[in-house]
Amino acid sequence: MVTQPGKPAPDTTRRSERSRRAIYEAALALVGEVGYPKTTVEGIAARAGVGKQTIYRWWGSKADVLLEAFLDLGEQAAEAAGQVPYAIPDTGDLAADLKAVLRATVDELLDPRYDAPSRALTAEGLVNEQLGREFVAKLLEPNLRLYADRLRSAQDAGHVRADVDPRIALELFVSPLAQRWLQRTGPLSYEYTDTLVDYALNGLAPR
Amino acid sequence: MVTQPGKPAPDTTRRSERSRRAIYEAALALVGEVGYPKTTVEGIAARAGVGKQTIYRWWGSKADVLLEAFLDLGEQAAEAAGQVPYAIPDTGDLAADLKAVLRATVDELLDPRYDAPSRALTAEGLVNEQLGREFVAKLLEPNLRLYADRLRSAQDAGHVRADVDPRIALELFVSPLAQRWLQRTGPLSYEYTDTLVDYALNGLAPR
Amino acid sequence: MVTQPGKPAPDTTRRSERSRRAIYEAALALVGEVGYPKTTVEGIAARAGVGKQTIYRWWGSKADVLLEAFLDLGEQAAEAAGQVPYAIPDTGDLAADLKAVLRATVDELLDPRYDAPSRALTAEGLVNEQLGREFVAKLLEPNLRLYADRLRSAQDAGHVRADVDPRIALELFVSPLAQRWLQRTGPLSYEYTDTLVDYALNGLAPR
Amino acid sequence: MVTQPGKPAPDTTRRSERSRRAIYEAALALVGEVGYPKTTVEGIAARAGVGKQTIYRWWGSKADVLLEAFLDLGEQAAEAAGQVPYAIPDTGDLAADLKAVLRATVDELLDPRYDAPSRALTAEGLVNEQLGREFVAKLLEPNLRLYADRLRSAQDAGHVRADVDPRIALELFVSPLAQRWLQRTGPLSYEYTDTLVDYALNGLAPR
DNA sequence: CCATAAACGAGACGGTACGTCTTGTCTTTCT
DNA sequence: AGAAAGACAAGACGTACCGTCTCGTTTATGG
Repeated sequence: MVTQPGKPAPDTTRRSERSRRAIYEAALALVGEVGYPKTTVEGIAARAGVGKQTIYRWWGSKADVLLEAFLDLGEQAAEAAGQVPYAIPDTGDLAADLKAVLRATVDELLDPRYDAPSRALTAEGLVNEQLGREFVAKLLEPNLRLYADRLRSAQDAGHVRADVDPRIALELFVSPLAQRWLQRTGPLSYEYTDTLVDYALNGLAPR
Repeated sequence: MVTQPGKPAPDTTRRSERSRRAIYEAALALVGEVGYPKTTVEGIAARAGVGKQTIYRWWGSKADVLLEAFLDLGEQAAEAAGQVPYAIPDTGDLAADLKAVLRATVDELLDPRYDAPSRALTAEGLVNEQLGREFVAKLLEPNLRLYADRLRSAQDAGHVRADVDPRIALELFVSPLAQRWLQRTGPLSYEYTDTLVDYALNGLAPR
Repeated sequence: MVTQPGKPAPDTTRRSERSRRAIYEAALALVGEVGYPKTTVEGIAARAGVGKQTIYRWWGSKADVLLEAFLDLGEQAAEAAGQVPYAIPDTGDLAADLKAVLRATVDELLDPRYDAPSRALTAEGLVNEQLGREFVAKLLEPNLRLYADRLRSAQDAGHVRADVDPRIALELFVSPLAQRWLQRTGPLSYEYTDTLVDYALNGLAPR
Repeated sequence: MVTQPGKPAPDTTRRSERSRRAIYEAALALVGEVGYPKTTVEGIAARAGVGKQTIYRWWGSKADVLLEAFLDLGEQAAEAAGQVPYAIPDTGDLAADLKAVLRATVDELLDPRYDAPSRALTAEGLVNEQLGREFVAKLLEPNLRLYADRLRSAQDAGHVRADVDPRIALELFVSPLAQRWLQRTGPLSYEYTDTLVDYALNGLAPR
């Protein structure tokens, strides 16, 4: 985050926590109710009982607001579950561990509470490079790292070929799921993600 | 496309071909020059030397215009290359064939002429279900079918396990490339796509 | 009125008469009801059932709108009274004629229908030179000319000294009335205006 | 001035003299530089190096501030000239005395240091009755009283008809000058004010 | 001589209005 | 009847100020 030259940089210590929370809730609620394109800064301000300037003072656009709101939602959910330092379980059975995590991901993607905002943020990020990079860095990347870590651990145990790049390998099951979800190219199911893991680990060619 | 009840349905036979072409070109040019969000119906009309009503008469939104413009662009490119009934080459070497096609895809994705509009349409489609389905059906689906066909042919030749579902299998290399491109999660290169094909065909687990 | 360079100059022939009338009425009503400072462009638009842009397309500010609305009001009143080419009556008795006109003026100044907008326009004109000059040229000046004409006619009849400048002379009774009205420095009454005429014609010094 | 019930009434003895002076200067400077409408409370506070609340604590509006600032300016000028208990000179020649005073008034009205703020206050007073009355009572009225006094003295000396009301008589030359200045209906000059005095004293009718 | 309470600077806040921009509809005129 | 042109009602944009409300920080007695 870089300080802009023209703006006098508001005083963070005097910021209204109450307003911030209200804005987060309003933004998430509106995106869920009327969709991202019909969600307006004006609407968020009105619903949060806040002046528009309070939004523009702290964020640059409705996309920025939604990104922070969604990050906050994730943090709160994680805190509630007491799993802040998170990692993919390592039972020694790579396939089982991955299937379990992907099944949980399917559940999340089907939850409208997460679907609407993250779909909106992904869409915005495709077209707005700055926001896209922030979205990837703050939301996507930390998640992908978990998969890479698990794969490296599997390599150490000899369950994955040593010459495989974990950062590419993880895409074999993560990206298909993401694309199906985002572009609705097929149904999301446990069976589907299980299959992805099997194909990815064992390959398509006959053994 | 379904005829709306309230609208008197304009007479297609009297439609101005010249206007349609000008609108396509203006839409693609603007998306490339100023980006999708700053591309407006008004801007397209002005640039095409066309009345706004002419756009609203034939399309429902700027996304619709862009979708048709982009489809038209693809058709024109295909016609120019004389490859209208297209299929993935089948040399008998599945890995080589897939790598070649994916390399060509990388070239296309890096071409700003294609990048800007298809990125914009994808983004719009994530959030606008109706357009998303149309985008998938008219642009994505036909392409994916080519991969499925090639995989089925490989199955017949015994190069791919018979129990593999080609519709899922193709996602192992297509989706990662799509996600890297759309979300900028990593660089696009021939080396990368070659690796994807190798991983997908041979699997991650040691043989 | 000079055409601005940056603005594309809207097409007057396609202008909506209905909107113009509605805007005039809304502007005059609001100034009368809530006062000039609380009259807003947005309020005028809402009351007139008109988009804000329709106001900004044809006028530069709320003062411009009110000036035209008030001019229109005057024209309509004049037309209704069938006195379009107006002049101060000339019965041969200068004092009587002036007193009659000033009494009518008093009535008008006490009519809230005229008081609110003309007071507002005068105030705006004091501080905004461009509007002030327009206000004077279109509203004040034509009226003052009538007094000058009547005084010149009186000079011809020998009822006013020949060396008197009518343009200055008329100020002796017009300006005091205007100032009393605008600045509330004293009550407006027929007696007062009669006195003004007497003093002005006969002078303060003993004869 | 009546104490408002809801407000805790700040302690005048602890008031910052330095801030008050800075506010006066900032207000007058801004009105002169950018005009009254573009002068804002925020701008005054910023220029004076003062918190906004310090202004709202002691004044009710920017008009109030400007009124006091202008009164203070007048007092300071008067003190500097050592003429605090002021009166119009009485040389025995009424016409000469009035002409001298009006010539001095012309000089003042043409001084931008006075023109901008008093024009602004007059304008505000036209539309804001409360401020208008204060403006008249504190600035205009004391001045008019001086003319009335001089006229009464002239009546005693037999230079003005005994049946003339001085409060009305003075308007014959004061109001025209005020109106020419405020509404720019004609040029201000010594010749003009001399003429006004002559006309007012001797009348327009032939003797 | 310090305690304390008010005024102070700073500026965030909930609001309102600004003047601009774009949307999608409607109307006029030309072809 | 379609098309170019563009006015229109609607409403969101991002900015500027309003007047109120905290925040520490002077500052100025008065106990």
